[in-house]
Amino acid sequence: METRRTKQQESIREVLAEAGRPMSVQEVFDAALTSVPTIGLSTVYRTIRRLAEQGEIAAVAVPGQPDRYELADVAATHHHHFHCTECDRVFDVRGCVGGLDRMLPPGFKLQGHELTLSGVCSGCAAP
Amino acid sequence: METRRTKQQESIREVLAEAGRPMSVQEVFDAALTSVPTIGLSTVYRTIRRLAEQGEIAAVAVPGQPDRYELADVAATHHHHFHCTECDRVFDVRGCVGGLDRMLPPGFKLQGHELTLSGVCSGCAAP
DNA sequence: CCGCACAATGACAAGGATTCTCAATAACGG
DNA sequence: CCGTTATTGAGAATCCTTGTCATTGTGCGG
Repeated sequence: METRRTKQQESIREVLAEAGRPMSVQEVFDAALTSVPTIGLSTVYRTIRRLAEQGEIAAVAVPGQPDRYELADVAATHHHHFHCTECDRVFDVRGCVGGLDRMLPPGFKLQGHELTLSGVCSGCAAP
Repeated sequence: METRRTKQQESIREVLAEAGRPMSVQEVFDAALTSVPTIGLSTVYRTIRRLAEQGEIAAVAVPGQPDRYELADVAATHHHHFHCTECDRVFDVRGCVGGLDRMLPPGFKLQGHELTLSGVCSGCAAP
């Protein structure tokens, strides 16, 4: 026995899968409550941490705010993020930039990159 | 009277200016202690927050870690960051990428962007 | 289908980071 | 040099996250 399947964990993955955007632990917790009303915040933290360690989900950082998380298969489909400074939500944006290696000083090894655009989302821009 | 100049605040700016890379509050605090041994952690938090609000310094986020800060004039000279996964330090890298607007869905307004490369720095790569 | 071993949960305590509170200090115009 | 009051430093308070532990429930073996 190594890993047991529970409704809580399923719920958390479902939430992340359906959201389609990086969510904070609190957001996941709130959403998970609707399908598993007894779920505890600890469980959400625990599960998200484990998923992150196992590489199933990826963390997205925004200054001054707790990290957000999104499914790794989404993360694997290379993309980046847009942080709306109005509603504070984070969106995924497709596409990528190249030639990043050229920016590095000699001796540095590039393993990955994270690009976060910021501005106002369509919802907030056109009320 | 609106703003008074104190050794504490000077010290904090000095630290940030001399570091040349984004520093955490704790790092700034430790460094400031050498020039102002009586400085309090509260003061560092307060000052950094104020500087950030005034736009004099910019916050840099790294997943799972407290924010780092760097002088805005450095930030203004457009550049990005490199996070070493070995020593956890963050470095500035010059250069930038263009054509970011093309990545946005219609209706989104781009105001800024933050690119964080990750990998191993020259120090950690060649021991 | 039943029962057991133990992974997983949930409630709460504990820890770390950041902000708040407030009396004491010190900058600076008069 | 004085008084006003912005700023400080120490500690309490708060928020976010992780740890603890008795209880629950999954999944295998019988």
